[in-house]
Amino acid sequence: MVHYRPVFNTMARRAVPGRRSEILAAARDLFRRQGYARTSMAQIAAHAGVAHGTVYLYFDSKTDIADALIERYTNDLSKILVESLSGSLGPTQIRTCVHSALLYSSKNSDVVRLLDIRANLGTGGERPDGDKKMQEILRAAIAEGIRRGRIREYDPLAAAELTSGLVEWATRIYFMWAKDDTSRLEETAIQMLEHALIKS
Amino acid sequence: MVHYRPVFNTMARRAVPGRRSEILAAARDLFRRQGYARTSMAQIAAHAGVAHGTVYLYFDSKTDIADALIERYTNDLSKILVESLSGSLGPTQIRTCVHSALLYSSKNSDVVRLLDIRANLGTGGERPDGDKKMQEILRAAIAEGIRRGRIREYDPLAAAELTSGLVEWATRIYFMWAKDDTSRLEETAIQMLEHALIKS
Amino acid sequence: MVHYRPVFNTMARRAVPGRRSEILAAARDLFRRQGYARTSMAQIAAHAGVAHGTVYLYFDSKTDIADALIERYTNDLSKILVESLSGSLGPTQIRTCVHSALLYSSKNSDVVRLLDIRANLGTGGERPDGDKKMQEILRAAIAEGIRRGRIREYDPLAAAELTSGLVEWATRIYFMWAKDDTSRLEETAIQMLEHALIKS
Amino acid sequence: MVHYRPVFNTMARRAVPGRRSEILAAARDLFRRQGYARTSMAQIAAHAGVAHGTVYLYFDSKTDIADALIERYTNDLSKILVESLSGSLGPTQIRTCVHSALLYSSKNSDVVRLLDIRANLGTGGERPDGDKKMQEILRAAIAEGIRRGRIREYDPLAAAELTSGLVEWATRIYFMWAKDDTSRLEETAIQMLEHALIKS
DNA sequence: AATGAATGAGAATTCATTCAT
DNA sequence: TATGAATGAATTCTCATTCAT
Repeated sequence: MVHYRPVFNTMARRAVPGRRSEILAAARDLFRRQGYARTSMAQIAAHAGVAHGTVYLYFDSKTDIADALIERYTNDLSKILVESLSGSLGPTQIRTCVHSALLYSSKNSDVVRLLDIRANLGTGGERPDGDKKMQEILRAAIAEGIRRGRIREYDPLAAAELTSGLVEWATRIYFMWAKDDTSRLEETAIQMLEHALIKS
Repeated sequence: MVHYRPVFNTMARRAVPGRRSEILAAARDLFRRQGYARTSMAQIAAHAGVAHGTVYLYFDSKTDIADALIERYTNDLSKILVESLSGSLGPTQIRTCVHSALLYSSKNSDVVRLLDIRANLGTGGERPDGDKKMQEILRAAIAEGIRRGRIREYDPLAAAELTSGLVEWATRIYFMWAKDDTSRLEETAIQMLEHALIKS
Repeated sequence: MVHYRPVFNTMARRAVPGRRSEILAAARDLFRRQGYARTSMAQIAAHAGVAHGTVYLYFDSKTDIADALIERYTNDLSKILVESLSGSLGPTQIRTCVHSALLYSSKNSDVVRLLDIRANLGTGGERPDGDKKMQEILRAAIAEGIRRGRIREYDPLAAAELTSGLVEWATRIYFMWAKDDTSRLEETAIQMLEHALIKS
Repeated sequence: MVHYRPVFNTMARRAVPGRRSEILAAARDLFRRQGYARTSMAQIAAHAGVAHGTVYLYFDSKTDIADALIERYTNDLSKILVESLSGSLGPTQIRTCVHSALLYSSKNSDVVRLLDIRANLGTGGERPDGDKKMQEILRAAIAEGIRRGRIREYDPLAAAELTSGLVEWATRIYFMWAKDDTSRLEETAIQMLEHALIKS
């Protein structure tokens, strides 16, 4: 005896729109909890409620998933920076900028980790597009500030790199080592950056 | 009549004194060129010119090798910091400190990478001893500077974390992304730290 | 218009139903010919005509395979005992019982070996479920026989253990040492048990 | 600076008479506690207080150590049987014999295990010499008993095998499964054997 | 689009044994 | 005799990826 099932039943499941996002979310959750290396594609599939093979319909490989997460992270972060840096770069902007970035980064510290893993996995490690964009926004803001005489006269690119580095580093300290309260670190970061950047 | 015989006559196949270091060097070289994950114990053994099993006479596991490299790196760096921070923390010390650290870090960027990988591998990821030592030295120097009224009044621990973070980040930028010359980044880092830390 | 499609169309590479049994049979054959310790998972896979990894889809480990074989053996044997021991325990039952058990055991002497190996491998060595079941059946039959005054008054559990031991031992003698014909040993075992158990 | 040590110091340790026995004892202790497979030559050497290589001066291989233990065990057991079976085979002799054998076996249950391991390791598994000797003694005693009309008319060899099997099995039950008191099992074994063997 | 059984290269690690000293 | 560093074959098990259905 053979069981039949109407085609439209199967069709009804076609093109689950959020399928890709579901897999991404599942992967991210597992990466955060177990680390990238200790998370298997099988686990990701199970966590997303799909079969092994299905994951490969949406992503080419495991590193591809990591890349997608990184890309989204750096894109979001660059958007936040754009919003925070509207107008010129002054104390208020630094404060808003650091706070927003730290807030977002802290919520995405797991993705930050992936950056390093990615660098160790790939052949050379291309800098993610979103990251480049972010650096460019920051560099432009610093360059503009220097021109207006409000920011100290650094090399804009180097200053942009170091500024974003300081913030990313702060994120790490929270989640990899310290269980301390975050406000003290945030406040210190803000003031250090203010003194480092703003012309007094 | 009493005969004497050298002690080493009764000993077996004398241990090659540098054997451990050789394996460590081989591992490090491969980690740098291929990344930690893509380096197998078999490769390490071959590169060191010994058999697979020999590696396990000197190290318990692959992570044990990474740990040994990390430990040596953080210990060396903390020694450099101690030397650079002799006396009080002023512009000269910051300059020397950043320069030395950046110089050493840049020569050991491969080990810096391992730090992150290590953190992602283990269950919880204990902060390496050498790293803790380094933070403590920096924290003490900053606290002392604050007492003497030469350093801005930050939370000493947070400032120490962020300061070392800035330097480590600078190292990363060089070797993971940028191919730029180092002097510009170094100079920017030094000046940013000066302005951030020194009371004007 | 509604189209129907067979359910198995939506299914993937249908599981070969006998795959698990094939692997089990392959493992058993190799265990018998080479011994458990000298049989590798790679050999089992090759002998079953599957890839290494496939074995692990059906069994968690090598000991798991041994356990599966043991479980099946002890279960079958306990079923045989149940059939042979129907009614009360008299000379006929002993004869049938020993004959059946010896026949089955002699056909499965390779699995009998595994029992001992298993006990030496594990941490403590849990007695297999089927074995416990078997002992219980025998114990109950002996206890019942004692109540009816047909069996000598032994401790039922001890007598059950020793009775089954005698039979298992007989199996071993055949296949591990002797190349003799089986009937003489079987007859001796039957008569010894009769005299040992039945009240005269 | 080179340290010298008098030769006679080294010489004094020469030819430690019990060295072979020490290694054997160490091996046996570890086999009992961890099982044969889980005991390494390195452990045996360490437990005996000698170097790895030294073990190989006294034994050709790991299985050679197992063989030596088995040989000694079966030899001792056959000696015990000889003593117990002096004169004819009657109820007293059976009782003494079972008791002695069970006592000795229970003290050497670890070695009993080795027998099975040995069978699974070797190519075919030659029956140990001591075992053959033991069977021969038992067989002769039974044959003599039959001639004198005191023992039931079994095939002497088969009866010998099964008798010794019953005793060995009893040993196993103690140490592998049951933690019960031993006297009940011993008494049951003695009475079962009496009824099985002695002509009433 | 979806499935999930199958794959098989590759990994880390163990350990009996050898042999230069 | 004794040592113990070195060996390297062998083993178990993992998991990203494929593909027939």
